[in-house]
Amino acid sequence: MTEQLSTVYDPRAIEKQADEIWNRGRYFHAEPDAPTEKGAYTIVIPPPNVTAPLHLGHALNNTLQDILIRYHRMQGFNTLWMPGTDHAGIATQTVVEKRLLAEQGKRRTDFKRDEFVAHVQAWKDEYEARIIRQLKTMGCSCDWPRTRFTMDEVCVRAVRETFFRLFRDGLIYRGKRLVNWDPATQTVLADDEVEHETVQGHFWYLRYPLVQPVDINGQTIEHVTVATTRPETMLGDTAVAMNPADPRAISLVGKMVRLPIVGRLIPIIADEHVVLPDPNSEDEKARYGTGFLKVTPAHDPYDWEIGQRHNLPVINVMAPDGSISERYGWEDWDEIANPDVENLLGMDRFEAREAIVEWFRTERLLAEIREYTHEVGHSYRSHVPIEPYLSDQWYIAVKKLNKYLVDKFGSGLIEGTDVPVNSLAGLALKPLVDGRLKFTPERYSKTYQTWLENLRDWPISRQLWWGHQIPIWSGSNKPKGIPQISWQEGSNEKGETIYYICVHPNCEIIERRLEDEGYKRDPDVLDTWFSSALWPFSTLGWPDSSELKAFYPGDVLCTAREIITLWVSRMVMMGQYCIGDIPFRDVYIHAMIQDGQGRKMSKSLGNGIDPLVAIDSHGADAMRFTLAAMTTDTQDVRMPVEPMELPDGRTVNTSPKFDNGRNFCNKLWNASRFAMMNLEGTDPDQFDPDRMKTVDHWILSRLAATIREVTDAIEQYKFNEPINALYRFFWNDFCDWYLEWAKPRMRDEKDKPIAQNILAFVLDQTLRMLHPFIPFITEGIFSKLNEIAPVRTLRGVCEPASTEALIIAPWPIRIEERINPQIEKEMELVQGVIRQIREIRNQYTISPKNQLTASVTGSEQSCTVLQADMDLICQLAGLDQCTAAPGLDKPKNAAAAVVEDVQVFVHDVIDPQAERERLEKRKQQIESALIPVQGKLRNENFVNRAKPEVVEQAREKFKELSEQLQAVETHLAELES
RNA sequence: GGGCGGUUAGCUCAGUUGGCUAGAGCGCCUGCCUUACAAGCAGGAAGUCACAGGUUCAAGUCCUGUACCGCCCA
Repeated sequence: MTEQLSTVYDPRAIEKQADEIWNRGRYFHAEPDAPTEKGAYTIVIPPPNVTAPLHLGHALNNTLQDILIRYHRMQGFNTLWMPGTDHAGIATQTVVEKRLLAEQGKRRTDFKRDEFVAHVQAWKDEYEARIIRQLKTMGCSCDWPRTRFTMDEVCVRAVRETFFRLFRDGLIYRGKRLVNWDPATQTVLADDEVEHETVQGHFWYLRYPLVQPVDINGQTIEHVTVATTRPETMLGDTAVAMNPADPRAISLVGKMVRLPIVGRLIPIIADEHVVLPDPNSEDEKARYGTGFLKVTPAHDPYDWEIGQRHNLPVINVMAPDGSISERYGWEDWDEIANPDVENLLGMDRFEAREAIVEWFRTERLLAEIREYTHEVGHSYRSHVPIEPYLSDQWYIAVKKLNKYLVDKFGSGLIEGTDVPVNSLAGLALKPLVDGRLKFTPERYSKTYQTWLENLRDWPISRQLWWGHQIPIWSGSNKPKGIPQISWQEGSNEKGETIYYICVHPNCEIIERRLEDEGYKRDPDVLDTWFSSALWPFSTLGWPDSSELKAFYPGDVLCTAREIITLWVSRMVMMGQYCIGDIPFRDVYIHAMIQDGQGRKMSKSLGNGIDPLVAIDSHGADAMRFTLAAMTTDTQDVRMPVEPMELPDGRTVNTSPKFDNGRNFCNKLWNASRFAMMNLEGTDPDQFDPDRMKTVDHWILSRLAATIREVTDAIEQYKFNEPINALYRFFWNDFCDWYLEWAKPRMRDEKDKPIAQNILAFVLDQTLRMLHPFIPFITEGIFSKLNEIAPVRTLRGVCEPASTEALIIAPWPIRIEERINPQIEKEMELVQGVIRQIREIRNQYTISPKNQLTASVTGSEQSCTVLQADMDLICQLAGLDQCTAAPGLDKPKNAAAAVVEDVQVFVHDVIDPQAERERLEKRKQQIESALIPVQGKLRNENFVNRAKPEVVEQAREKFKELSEQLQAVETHLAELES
């Protein structure tokens, strides 16, 4: 059967084979009551958006999760990886709207709401299927039958339950506020959905005429000049403010100005928010400012606050689409309507800006225009500038004290902050302060903490059709005798009393009754993050599932840093609020993948890599190997992107970095193939620990050290370290040396059983450690190994349990007692001698087929070691004969080399010229190594103050280098003579 | 404006609490189709650790400052 194995690793075949093994055994599935000594290990997937297929960042994210999951499964935990997807309200609605416009020329409003939602649902079905297929192809060992979607019936129940509780507890309220309004998608955005971008803009200096001129220091003032970056908002100005410390304030505060174009009379008020003008200031606001600030409470958050302080009218002059309109709260419209303003109605805000600036210019009221570079908030979805917009929204009160939380969480402020323990923000912050919640890398805990400390109330309504419709019904009648509801009193835009009623989940009859009585359901939907916040327990069936007991709290959340505030904090908040415990104890933040030039991968740049393409070009294991090997605790990793032609003719983006992974898999494949060619008939009963050779002790020592290193590293969320350790062990120790030395042993009937059993055991243990990183190929090899050498134990050394599949094989146990520094040091000397002989062979271009003769001399101890392992040296250095003994002379015509404390002579190969060059080079190396050591030892302070072992080390080094130098110089001198 | 990263070989990156001649992979050079592997084997060359100070017997590593690149927040 071994002959059937191809000489080159074929990912396709082996991926299929491993998949079959895993599906047959249902190994990904977790039962809540499964017997286990170690308990449960749970990860919930960060649900990918159904907006688009997964990209390479997802591949990294999910590879790391799968490594953790497979490792813990092998460690014997009852392991659950919960899969699913997120409906991604605004993003998905936007892409579907675009598609409908492109394909059918129709807008959202051309459909009925349920028709439109059906279109989004179809999109979701398509992309959810694609995403799940991508994850499966990558090898993610999720419990697939549990797959959830943030809008499926199970998640809906959790959303309704949570909303009801928050509403009942008074933590949800309706408020009129300035919100971050996206005029393109016409929805409100949370603060963290706003991206700040640097924009080249202007300051326009507008003159507002005083109703009556004012005399200041003998000068007659007829205008005040305000500076603004958004002239169009002047239509809604209701005051001009100046700093009370401004010397002109005494004469001007209390006077009125007539607002140009509009004609509205507005007061000059004093407010400390206004920055005093100072042309030499570092502060741009002072440098650019005139000392007069136009105040537009409906269109600027700072102006809103000034308006609140001075009871100014709030005049909204825009429609939700960002055009100028008199119909959305322009309260004095009837009084001031005039043709100049009417011309502006219906204009887009940027069009209106130009028209207004032009009006000021014509009227000679435009004092100046200056260039100004500043940060402007943009929608993270539509990328248009955010408009601060006055609107009624539902909010979650994040810093409000909650009496229901006192019993469980206590009260008072969290030390060093102004965040109450029994507020939602406090629920999220306290576990971090207490050390129950940990970030890796640790620095990200600061991001989390700062955000929570400065958190403002969370606006949760979104003016969308795709999402969880807000479960609130409103009407003007006070609800009477209706069960299963909670209600609040409020008022509408006209100031009439309105009752807001939230209905308990699973009470459709009551919902219908309310509608029959004339109550209207809120058309808006909830912010996507509301349902995502519940993900760690909504997926387990909360509020009424017994599975929570088994799998909540989970263990780790694995995600990217951009989402710490948006999502992580809210999951902790809601987990604490709904269940009373944090959803995970560790948060692992991994790097963001960029292209070779350090740019984000994106569709528009065309520099993205589709994981399925990487799998087509290099194989799933190769992709995973490379991704894990790149994962250190830095915040970005670069992945050069290059087009490549696949066998099927497609030219696609992939990365040459995946070659590393593929090459390793190929090496693993071939080494295993070779091993298995020699493992037929392996009999564990014939293993005798007393007949192990030096190389056996050595490889077991290296294996034991690798088990320790890999296990410790994974426990600390390190991914490149275990990969590197395994790479070094497998390639540089096992393949380069152990396998080579094993070849002749396989022809020795007595020695063969020892070598076979060690070979089988080491391969078995290595496959187990590699499995979390490269699951397909290791599973495939493991199943072949099971056929050829079903029992791979070393009686009296280590006897791991056999299993039908690698995915459930026990993780290698630590065999610390096999770690043998003495043997490792001896083998380093042996390898050093071999390398030196090979170098000489290379230098003299002696064919590998030519057998050479050599001799070695040096310390008694080293010669004993080398003489004992002389067959190893002869085999891999291509010698027919070699002796090691102290006091040997260098034969005539021999090339010489130094290794540690021995000299190696390769007989009858001398070429004086080449030999001189080689020895000169060596001499220089030794001398340059000697300089720092000599410098240290000559320094009294070093000898006196450094740790004794460090000084001792330096002395030994000095001795060895001096002796080497002397030897080399002697050989050089002999060449001259 | 506040905060957090980064700058080490041609490229992508490691480098633990300061302590052997600063490492790996890719690329490069030389020689090999050696019956596991040319996606391989053997060997080699290649670094002013961004810059300037400081602490220390000793700094890629700790401190201060500067420059450039990037991210987050306001």
